[in-house]
Amino acid sequence: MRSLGKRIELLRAVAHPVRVRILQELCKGVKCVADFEDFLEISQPNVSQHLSVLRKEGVIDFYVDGRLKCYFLVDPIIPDLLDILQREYAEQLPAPSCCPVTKKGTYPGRRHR
Amino acid sequence: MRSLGKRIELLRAVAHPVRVRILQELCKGVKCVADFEDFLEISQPNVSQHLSVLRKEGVIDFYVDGRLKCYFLVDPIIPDLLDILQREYAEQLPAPSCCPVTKKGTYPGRRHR
DNA sequence: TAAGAGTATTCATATGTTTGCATGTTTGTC
DNA sequence: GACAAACATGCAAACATATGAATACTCTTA
Repeated sequence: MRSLGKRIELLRAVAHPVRVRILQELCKGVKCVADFEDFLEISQPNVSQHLSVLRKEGVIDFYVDGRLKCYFLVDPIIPDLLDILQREYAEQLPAPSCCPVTKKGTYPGRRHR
Repeated sequence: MRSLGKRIELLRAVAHPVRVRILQELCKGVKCVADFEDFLEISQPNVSQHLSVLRKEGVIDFYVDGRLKCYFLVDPIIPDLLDILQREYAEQLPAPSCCPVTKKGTYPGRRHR
């Protein structure tokens, strides 16, 4: 499997609004470049550049049919990642227990600030 | 809940090796700044800067005890995210079904390239 | 109140990212 | 073979991020 370092690089590649949109669409099925141009309001070269970023990271790959390139998902982490991005979460985690301990000492659970 | 855009910003904040390490430690419990210095091989100001990035994104918060600041996790998405980063995955997703369709046309399932 | 521990901020610099624009490549059609 | 469609690449400008170094802040203790 990928190392943690590689996974973090993948995270950086995904963490862009346009690329998340691209991946959301690819979760539904195969798409060619012109298909992306329809719903992303950016230029064709820009679409290509974002696809290139995802390709280099091994997130997506493509078939060739004539002059079309048909992109599809390759990395199985992507559906899980997109799922998390859209999942409902509680506002906050429960506060830490009343007397947390670190190397430097023991602390009251109260919020001072 | 957070908007998708905010979630993507959060993703960018998390997608750094040092900050992932910080969050992994915070999953185990409360830590003060000097605790991080011990296992991250970077300077104290640099630790503070990374903590600052996570704070501004609402990922973490802190208690104050005297001159110590005791950091803890706030955003419930973090444990799930870290879990995914370390989960085992198959090498690749199954190839797309034999005749995918896009707006521009229908394609053979064969790989040309 | 002076000193020191623990942490944050500011600044300068180096490096990386994003985008638009122009151009290049490949494939299919006439 | 000329031309057009579909897509990629190269380059430069604008902008963002990462890091080290210096400094400032805040709280505690003597």
